[in-house]
Amino acid sequence: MEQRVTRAATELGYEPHFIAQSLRKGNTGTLGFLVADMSNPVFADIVRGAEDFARTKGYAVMLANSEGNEGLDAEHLRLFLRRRVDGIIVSTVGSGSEEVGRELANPNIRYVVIDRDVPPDLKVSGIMGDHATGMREATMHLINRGHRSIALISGPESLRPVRERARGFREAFATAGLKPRKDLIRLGSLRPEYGRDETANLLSLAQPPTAIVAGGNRLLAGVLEAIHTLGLEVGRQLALVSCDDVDLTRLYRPAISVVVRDTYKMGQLAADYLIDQLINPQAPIQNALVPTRFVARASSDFQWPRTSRAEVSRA
Amino acid sequence: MEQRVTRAATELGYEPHFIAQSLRKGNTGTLGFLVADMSNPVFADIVRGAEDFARTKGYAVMLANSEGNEGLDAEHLRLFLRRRVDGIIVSTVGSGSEEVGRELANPNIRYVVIDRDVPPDLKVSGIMGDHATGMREATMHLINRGHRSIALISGPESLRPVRERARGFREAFATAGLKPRKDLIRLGSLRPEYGRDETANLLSLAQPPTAIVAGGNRLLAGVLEAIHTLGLEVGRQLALVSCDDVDLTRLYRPAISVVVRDTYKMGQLAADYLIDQLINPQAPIQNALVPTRFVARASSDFQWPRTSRAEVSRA
DNA sequence: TTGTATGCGTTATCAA
DNA sequence: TTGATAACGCATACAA
Repeated sequence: MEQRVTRAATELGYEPHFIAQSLRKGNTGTLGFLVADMSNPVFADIVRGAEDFARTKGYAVMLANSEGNEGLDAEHLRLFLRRRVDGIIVSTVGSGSEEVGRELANPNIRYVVIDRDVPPDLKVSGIMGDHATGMREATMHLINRGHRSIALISGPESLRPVRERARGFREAFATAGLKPRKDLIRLGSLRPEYGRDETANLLSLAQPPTAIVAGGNRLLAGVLEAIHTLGLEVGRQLALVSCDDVDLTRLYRPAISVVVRDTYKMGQLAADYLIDQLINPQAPIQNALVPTRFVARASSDFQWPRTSRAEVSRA
Repeated sequence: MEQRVTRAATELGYEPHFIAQSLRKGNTGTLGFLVADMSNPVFADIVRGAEDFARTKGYAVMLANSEGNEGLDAEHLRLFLRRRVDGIIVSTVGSGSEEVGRELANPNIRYVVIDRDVPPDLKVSGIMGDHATGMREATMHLINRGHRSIALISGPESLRPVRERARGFREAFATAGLKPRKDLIRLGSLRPEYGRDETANLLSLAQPPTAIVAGGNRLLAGVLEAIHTLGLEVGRQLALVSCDDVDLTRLYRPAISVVVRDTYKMGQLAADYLIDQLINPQAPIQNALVPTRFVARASSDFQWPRTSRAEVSRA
């Protein structure tokens, strides 16, 4: 007798009303993704991974892009709450304002945080990049190639990825029994303009660096801009390393060495952990440390100082 | 007396239940964005524009990424319908399958289509790029610089942007009283691999092109890859023009000439038109033609054939 | 102005 | 197994 109902339903093309279901069941099958900066291909990739995974589990993803404007983060979180998303993936612009921090303590909703510090008492899962390892490899590589004056340009140390990168950088020097030149470490901002200005500044020092590490993929654009303006050639007068592999790093000539990580997978993991929590609320929170790896390319893979002029010919 | 209620509401921190409102009002305040390929920075920008605008109007944006897989388009549309989004911004992978075409005729929901053909009888707004104009300028520029053997690599002509680009390309030749070499026009796919293979093929012709136009920003990666493999130098042995300005085109050396358009604005317009229709259902549909413009850079901005060797020095 | 009842489409509960 | 009923939270229509 229930068969008759089911058959009639399919024949009439009945589809349950998703909103009515949501109201009754108390969940919306929707995740919010608070993204710091969509125009950054790295974030676009993370979003892609999260959306792909969420969709396979029947969840949809709503987006709110803070466009690098830290003040918008908290506002967007509230917006998601109003819309009753089941959980939120958080990739804040800054290190997380007080307001955002308070919200993460909200027990009514589950959060997964990407590459940001979370007070350990909060029941919040995290997807963290192991930036230190890749950066240590990169710095080792530069030291092994003969560099001693290596510059590091990155964002404020309050940001976890920056702090980890700086740690890897310093550890590599320590391992080699060397000390990095403190005047070459510039930790101020991840914006391209900062990369440009600090590069110009560094290269006009009396003792300029022989290698530059851009600790952030957006910074690279500024670093390259400054190098071009000064008429220098990467891979010849200067070694260069960046973070995260994008078209630019692969196709620039000389190709640019990078510390890579699987960003798509980070997005997948974020959605995975979040949905786990939603399906089973008393499941323990999870923390992933996503590996990074250094990929040497022509922008840095040569001995310093350049020995013969012949070797330089193809620049 | 209503003041007492309002005051109590604010004091108790009352917030209306969005889902209950949706059920009652019959709309969700949500737009679906069917995006062909999120890893393409151009689409990421369009999404960003749409989301930004939608948010200012109180709408949220749900994402479904087809990842270049045409079959997923229709499936994702159905998914949006199930979730009762109020309207959908459609940027399909291919020229639009039959299934998608049928769905666009669905009068229960409003659509805005980005850069795809729409049967004129459908009540569907469109945001179209004026690719022909920019491509005409680009081709003129190459002809004026002395090129006669100009290759065009792009996707299938069933795609509106491709067809428009090919039209602009041919019109430039016609205007100059010339004929393009048909064997240099390769309209097959927008994927990087196609760009790579066709570039390799073109450059091994007995009469290779002296300039290549990449009609699609993803193609450029493949084109550059092939050029590098062959050991050629852009801006020296070969002129190069691409479509859509990205980090790579700006920062590659020599900088790469491009046909640009305001992608962020296209996203904004899409959301704008869509929300217009939602607010006022009998408003007429709108069509935007977003201008494109050619930006000459060092990859193509030189006289052909190269006259003196001196001029070449800075490559 | 103020109050009260009904329905949006589900789903869960309880009774038959 | 089957059927009837209430409730999710809001908004609207109508009565007082």
